[in-house]
Amino acid sequence: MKKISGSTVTRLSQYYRILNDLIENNVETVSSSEIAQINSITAAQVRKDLSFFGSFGKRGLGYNTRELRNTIAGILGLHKKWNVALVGFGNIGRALLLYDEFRKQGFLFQAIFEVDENKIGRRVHGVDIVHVKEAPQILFSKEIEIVIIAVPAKNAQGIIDFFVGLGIKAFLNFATTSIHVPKDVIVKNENMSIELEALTYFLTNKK
Amino acid sequence: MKKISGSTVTRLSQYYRILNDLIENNVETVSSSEIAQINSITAAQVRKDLSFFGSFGKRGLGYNTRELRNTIAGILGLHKKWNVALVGFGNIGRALLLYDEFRKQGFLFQAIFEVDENKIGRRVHGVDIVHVKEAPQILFSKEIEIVIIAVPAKNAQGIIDFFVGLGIKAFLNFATTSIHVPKDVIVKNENMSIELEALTYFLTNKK
DNA sequence: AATTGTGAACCTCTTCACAGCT
DNA sequence: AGCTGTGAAGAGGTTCACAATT
Repeated sequence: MKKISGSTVTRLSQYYRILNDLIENNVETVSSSEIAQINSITAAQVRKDLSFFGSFGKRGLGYNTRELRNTIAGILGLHKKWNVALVGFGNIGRALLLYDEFRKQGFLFQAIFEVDENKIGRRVHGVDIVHVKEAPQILFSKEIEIVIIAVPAKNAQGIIDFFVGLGIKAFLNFATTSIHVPKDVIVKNENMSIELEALTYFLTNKK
Repeated sequence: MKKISGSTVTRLSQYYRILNDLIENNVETVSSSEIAQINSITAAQVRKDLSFFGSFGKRGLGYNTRELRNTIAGILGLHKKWNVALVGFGNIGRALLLYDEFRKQGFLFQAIFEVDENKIGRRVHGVDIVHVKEAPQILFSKEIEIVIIAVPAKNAQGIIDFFVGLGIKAFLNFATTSIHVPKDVIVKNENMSIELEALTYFLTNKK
């Protein structure tokens, strides 16, 4: 398959959400320019993004919302449930566990890993908090493919190395630090203070 | 000033963190290639990013860590404290209030806005939860310039419109929905499920 | 000898514009 | 007539490569 840019993948997620909204409102057909307008991008961008994967529209008519939604779900891998583990049950970890959007999109928290003995053994929202050293067995038995990192920055690289060693290929990282992984592993950084700093840059330099 | 890309601003934030680490470890000088290596980018990228703002290095020697850190702080506007308001005190809002990184970078939560009468009137970590309708006075008296949106997706556009009407120009938005604002307003989206979907795309389509 | 700062080359992503379908 | 799908053009971002400087 041709190399698809990260921006295209991000936009597919956005189209997917827009299509879900339209379907909920019983809209059956949508044009690239309507999707574009909702997203504040160009219609050509929408069509180009979709064209990497096939031809899903009807000329003169547009796209069937339900068909296109299902097609995008297939591309993004959202037609199945994904088993996820959380590492670190602090402020951020707790919020992520309770975050509705994840559940709604079919992400299932199957384990919470910690090292704090005060937290280990508790069961929160149906998920057991266990020691990180149990990861080898649990990742396997629960078929976990995605690990969310919500530990202090100084521990993040070590934790990720450990899980890479156990065969995990995909991480969502909330620690604000540079992470190095092998080429076949993907880390998506969720970097909240860096985004805030983009705002302070804007406020400081505007006009 | 020449137009600076968002990626450059993001990288400046990363350089800023790296420089802080180096300073903490008493490193006094650093080269573009050392910064680059930590960041997994090229040395030319580091130099080009900095060159948009001036010449801060010494040929043959590199950059003085403390000077460069302070220069970048100035560019990003991190030489001052920023007053921030949080809208929505649910899971995500609570986690953000407690998030250490924000405090460390000089972001001060000055108000929490809610509409839930059960939450209004409480004081959490030194910050009062008040009704959104009090925003006009509080934004002014507390000199708030940045608003963090942690409300349900369906309310996000309305809330943002309200705060734009009150003169706020910068938002960090945790609601997963398309937001439209005037050209002189910036919204940074912190979109956690979209990042997770980039992982499922990767896992689904790799190899 | 080492490393910066930068024009030019290169590459990638976005937009244009229109032929081709429905 | 209307809208898609896409090659080509355009814009923007990254890397190269080397003169300039310490």
